[in-house]
Amino acid sequence: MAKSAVTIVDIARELGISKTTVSDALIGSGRVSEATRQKTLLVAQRMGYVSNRAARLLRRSQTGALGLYIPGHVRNLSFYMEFAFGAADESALHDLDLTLIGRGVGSKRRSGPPQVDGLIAVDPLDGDPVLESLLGSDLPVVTVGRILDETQSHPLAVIEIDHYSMATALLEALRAAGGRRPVLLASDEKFSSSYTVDVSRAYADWCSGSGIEPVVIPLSVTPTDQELTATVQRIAAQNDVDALVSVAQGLAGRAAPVLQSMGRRLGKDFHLGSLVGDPATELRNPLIHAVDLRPREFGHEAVNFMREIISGQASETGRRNHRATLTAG
Amino acid sequence: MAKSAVTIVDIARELGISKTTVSDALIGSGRVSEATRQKTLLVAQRMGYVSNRAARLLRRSQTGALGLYIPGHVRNLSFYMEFAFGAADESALHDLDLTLIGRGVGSKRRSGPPQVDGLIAVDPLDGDPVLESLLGSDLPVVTVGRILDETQSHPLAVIEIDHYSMATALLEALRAAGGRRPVLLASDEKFSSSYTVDVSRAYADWCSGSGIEPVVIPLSVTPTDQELTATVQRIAAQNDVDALVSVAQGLAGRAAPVLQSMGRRLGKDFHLGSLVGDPATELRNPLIHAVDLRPREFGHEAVNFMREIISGQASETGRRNHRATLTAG
DNA sequence: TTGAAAGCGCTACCAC
DNA sequence: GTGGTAGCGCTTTCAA
Repeated sequence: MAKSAVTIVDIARELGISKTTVSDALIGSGRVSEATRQKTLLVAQRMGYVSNRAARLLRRSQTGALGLYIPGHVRNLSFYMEFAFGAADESALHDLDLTLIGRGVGSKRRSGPPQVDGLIAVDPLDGDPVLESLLGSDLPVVTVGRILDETQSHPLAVIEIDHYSMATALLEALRAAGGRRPVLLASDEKFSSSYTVDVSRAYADWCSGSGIEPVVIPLSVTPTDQELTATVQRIAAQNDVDALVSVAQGLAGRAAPVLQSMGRRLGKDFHLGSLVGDPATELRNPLIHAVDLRPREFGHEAVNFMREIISGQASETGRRNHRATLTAG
Repeated sequence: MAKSAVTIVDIARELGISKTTVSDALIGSGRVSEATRQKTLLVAQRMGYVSNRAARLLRRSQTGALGLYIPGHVRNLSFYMEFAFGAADESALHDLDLTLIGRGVGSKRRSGPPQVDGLIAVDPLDGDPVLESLLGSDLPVVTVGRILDETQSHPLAVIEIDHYSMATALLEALRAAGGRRPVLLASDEKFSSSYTVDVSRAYADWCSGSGIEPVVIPLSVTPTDQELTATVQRIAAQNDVDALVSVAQGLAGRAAPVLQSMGRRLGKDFHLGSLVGDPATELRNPLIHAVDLRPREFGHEAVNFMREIISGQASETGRRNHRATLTAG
């Protein structure tokens, strides 16, 4: 608890100057002479001075924290975890705290919106009560992916990946490898975000552009092995199907052994694509074409976008893109 | 940006009383009459009052936030994600923020330890620089799992699962199902926590108590499919082996199709156990015996333990257990 | 049972 | 180029 008891007043006394000057020297406002500035910094360091965050924030009326909201249903997908810690790291780098917002926020006991300077909401889903309660505050918000609800009135900034292009590129890569008849393993209706909309559209457009009949198979984002196996077997049983593209993270990787046990040779007569490459099972598997969303960097960028919004450098309703990559496959 | 501009002064003016009284009423110090207290609470709520965290901190040297640290190498295991959000929910319930601590904390730019009232460190690993820097502050710390380093001098509270008993129970369950010769799929040395130590010991003891030769195969916690497949095939090729117990989350689930492709019939002539049941692939698979760590509830309990420590109800060096369960298998 | 006032450490706004 | 002073919103004495 013992905060470093040394304050700017102590430094001022030590140097025989005023605390105002010390403050200016420390901040680097350029008001003080370089000589006193250096002297002050030296003494500050020697005395082990650490700026009291609470006091600074109280003065500046900021909280020094960003809020991160991740919807519940998808939390065991590592993308979100990676994103979260990317965001935490970048926040820490800029002396911001990153506050995890659980579903408790919408509840009764909570005394109001979380104490943050801005909110980052990942994969915002229409009708999510926590999200709505968050949007009710007048904090700046960056959503990672778009909110689909047109009637949404809160000003929002959006950072997203061009999933349409990535999905198209993935389908092209699969075709180049020999996969001419890909089936889309889509998410079920419970998880309908701008991401799923974009990749579905990309798939539909690509199919129609290629004169191919689209086949979309819905599946839970976190299916049991039984569900997944049954679905994959059903798909692969169709003789003309020679490729499978998964919308949800990790399902291509889990489908691989199922297909192999059916005698399919991956990379030869059957091709797998993952639109959200799982780090361990898909991105590092040369037999799977996967999109690397670079979630950690994504987290960095979301935080920096928010920082720019807070500081007024970026618009509260700005749009920004994050670049994903395609593994060699 | 517009913080809820309403302060205790506003409330005081509204009610025609002093801000001291408002403060006392809100805090519930028992100094004011119940009548004014109720009135004050009502008005505060109506005006949308939210206590300013910075001001409170400046005055009381408390932050109203807890810090959560999760080491980097294991973050794509859903256990940690579930734990984190369990902690976030429980924190929110008690009007605390939960701050994610990234590796940025140990870095130079950061102006000191994170602004929290206490730290929860999950699976603390010896020699982790971030952890060390965290322990350097004199905040109360709850570790989830023990720190193995004996020389650690910082007073620590520990909450953990009795992994020894759970592992033993799992081995017994496998034996009851017919698995008499289990191999332990252990983590490699990079991930050596009290958890891995405990389950290794349980395995060794169980084997020696059963007159069975222990076989421990090290593997990365997040192996590629190739690594996992090769390892599992090598293990299963030994004719006397009829069971596999995985130390890392999800590996039993991923091993299942490998074994099936080798002709093993799960639950009949081969048995799988997971010491950290993965929600989607293992806990819901009746062919796999799995330990459910109940990570969400674990997060709740860690937070509540910390709350008790902060409030002085629990010792700073206390020990506490969290109950895990075994799936039917 | 309530109020007045001090002051946490800092930065912004004045003066000099 | 530097210093004095006010005050951010809150809790905590000390008085009434």
